[in-house]
Amino acid sequence: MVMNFNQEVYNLLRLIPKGKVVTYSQIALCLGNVKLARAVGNALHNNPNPKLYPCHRVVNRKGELSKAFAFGGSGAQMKMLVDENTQFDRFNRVRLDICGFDIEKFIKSQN
DNA sequence: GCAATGGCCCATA
DNA sequence: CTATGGGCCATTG
Repeated sequence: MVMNFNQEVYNLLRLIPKGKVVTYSQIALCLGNVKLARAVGNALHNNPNPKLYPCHRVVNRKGELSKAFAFGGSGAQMKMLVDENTQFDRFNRVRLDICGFDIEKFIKSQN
């Protein structure tokens, strides 16, 4: 069965450990190149199952949360991350140096 | 097939 | 720091 792009994105989301986050560009790189970042955002927008796929663990390259988080407003994403002990800096940006998950490296180590 | 959409990224000013 | 313009890509209507 050939998986479409969105499904590839969702599969990657399940690899992100609780308390960690990845960026759109990281996912994009895993699927080909950084230019896919926008398509990744679109995939998350169409996330059919937020319970199974932790779309809240995806932030932009600066660690900022999405403005129009689709499920419960922007506050919801922040709450979920806080509940997972995700670390933030004083500007409400995720501490990528602490909570960033090198998913590309992880995948390689799994091979 | 075309046009619009999007939770992006990058360089530049 | 903000603002803008350009680019790229998959999905959707």
